[in-house]
Amino acid sequence: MASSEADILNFRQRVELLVSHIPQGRVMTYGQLAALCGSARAARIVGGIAHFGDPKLPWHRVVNKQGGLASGYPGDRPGHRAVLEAEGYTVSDEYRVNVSELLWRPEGTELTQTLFKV
DNA sequence: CGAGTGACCGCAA
DNA sequence: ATTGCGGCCACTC
Repeated sequence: MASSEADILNFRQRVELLVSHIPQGRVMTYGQLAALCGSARAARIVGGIAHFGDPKLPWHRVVNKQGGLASGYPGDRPGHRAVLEAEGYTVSDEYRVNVSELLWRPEGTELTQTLFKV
């Protein structure tokens, strides 16, 4: 089988896969997700997928590199912050979380194997 | 099939 | 330190 498109997971599939595997208490940045999905500059795409992706996925655990919450989250940032606090996240008054502390890196996990398995 | 858009990121004054 | 702009690539209509 040549490198068929069916063999590789779509960008959206990878993003949703990673997001669905983000452990509680951790967060990931759009840029990192994009980079892990093959396009480091497709951070915006991740946001677009988040809007049209599966609402059951923990998109609230996905924040921008500033650690700030998304601006178009359903229910506005207050609702987003409430969800994060409900899971034990420390959200600043500026609606920002300590990315350096909570940033989750799938490196060394089976999940990365799946992404590279193609 | 084509064009527009965006839950972003990085860089330049 | 802040502000503004462009770029970039996948998704939707």
